[in-house]
Amino acid sequence: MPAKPVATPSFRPLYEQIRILLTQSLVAGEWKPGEAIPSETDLAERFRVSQGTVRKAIDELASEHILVRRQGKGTFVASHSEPAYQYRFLRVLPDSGEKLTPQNRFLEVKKARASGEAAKALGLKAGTPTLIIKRLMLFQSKPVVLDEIVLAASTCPGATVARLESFRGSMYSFYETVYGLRMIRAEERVRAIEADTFAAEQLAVARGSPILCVDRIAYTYGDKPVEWRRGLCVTSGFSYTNELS
Amino acid sequence: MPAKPVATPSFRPLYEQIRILLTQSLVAGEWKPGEAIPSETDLAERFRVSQGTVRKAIDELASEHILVRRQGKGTFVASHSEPAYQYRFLRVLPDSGEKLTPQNRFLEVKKARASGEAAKALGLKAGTPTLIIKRLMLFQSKPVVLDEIVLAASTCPGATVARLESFRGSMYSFYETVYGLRMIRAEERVRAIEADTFAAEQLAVARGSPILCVDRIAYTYGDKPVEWRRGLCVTSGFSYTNELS
DNA sequence: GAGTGGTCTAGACCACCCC
DNA sequence: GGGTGGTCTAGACCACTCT
Repeated sequence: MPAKPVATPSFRPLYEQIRILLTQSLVAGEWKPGEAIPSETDLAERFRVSQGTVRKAIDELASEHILVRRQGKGTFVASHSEPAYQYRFLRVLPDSGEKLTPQNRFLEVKKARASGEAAKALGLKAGTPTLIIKRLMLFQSKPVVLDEIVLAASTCPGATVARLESFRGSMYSFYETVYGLRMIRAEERVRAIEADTFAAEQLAVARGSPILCVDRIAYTYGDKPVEWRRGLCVTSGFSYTNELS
Repeated sequence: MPAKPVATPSFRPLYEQIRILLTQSLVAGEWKPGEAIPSETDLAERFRVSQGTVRKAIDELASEHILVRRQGKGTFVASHSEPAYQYRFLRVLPDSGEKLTPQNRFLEVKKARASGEAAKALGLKAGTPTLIIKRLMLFQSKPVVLDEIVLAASTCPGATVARLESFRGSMYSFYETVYGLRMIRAEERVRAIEADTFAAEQLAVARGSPILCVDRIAYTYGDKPVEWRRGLCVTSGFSYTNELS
């Protein structure tokens, strides 16, 4: 049965509409990270369109790493908890090219009132309760990145050093597993600065040494900013890597 | 007429084969940057496959920014010379968010024998003749990036300061226009370093100031490395920006 | 073998661009 | 109006995974 594009005010292709419906189901938690979504034929039937149209919608979501296709098995909700995607947003890597997985050491978790850059980036009113997490990331016991992570306190209630420390995996895996909050994309700005006393101490470099300052805003569904972080990063033996295309 | 996938030893989808054929035509210069390639129906006829299969092959090349689709007009070979793509690989941008186009000031163009990092990155034997270009990139007359660019001398014969200076546009636009050499993608590694005397002078900062060191390898068709460059970059008012997804 | 995603086709029609 | 890319369908068959 040929489904006509219904009520298209300024023309939205059908597959776009399907993509939006799928996204809504994801936001609503109908399918959770790691789970399979219904088969293409099932979805085609549900939305009363052809399988090819569902396919195109899924193609788009897969290209954004929101869904993952696995031939012969099904289509799954992407997850930061899967080993291959664990540190998908981490751009700081050893120059050697080795695939090392970093260790995390949490220094501090505290509450504070929103202010400054973080609040602005997250669209929070000044004074909103926030959570600030300070963390050291190590590769083979060498400290490489000193992170300050800021979120609205309401986003992640009950986070403590102990809980974070006992969790194995990335922050995004943590948010996902504990709060059902999935990060879709992020923006970064990198600058060169001098290490201050605290950073120098933590990163085991001389005070005043040149280090990278990596500011990041991470977004969940609907381009909603959720996490701001500033990473201070040593670049001897490590560098910030990027693919341009 | 249904075309069967011919002689597929370890199964290559038809559209992959078409993609390879299209790429070969691009490498051979059958269609030049900025030009239109034949219509989908023409190509379908030429390769004796359906239009949908050609379409999928073109989709892939378009997603890699090798081709550009324009509805109602045709499909075109992407070009670094087009305004929108002029500085596609430039990640250093003003914090203000303004869309400024940089000016180039060429300091030196010299010949040298391949050695060190550049030679290794480009896969050149030590001693191969190379060209080294030193350039300052300015935004609104403020010096921001000091580049050292290395290529095999055979790649770009006859390049001089005068010729580069008189050319309006990016290096990649230059290679493309003058030598028919199109850059497809690049890899970058960013580190924080202290400005040496020369860099400090050129970038108008104090000697020893923290600056970014951005190493890049740029590739043409077939992942062939063609250009190595090191950009030393001031990050006051500017930063290296990146999208993660 | 049953179920899933992946490929390919053929044909219809739509949106956009330019003459 | 004629050409181009863009959408959508319906159906056939292939490749992969698991049972």
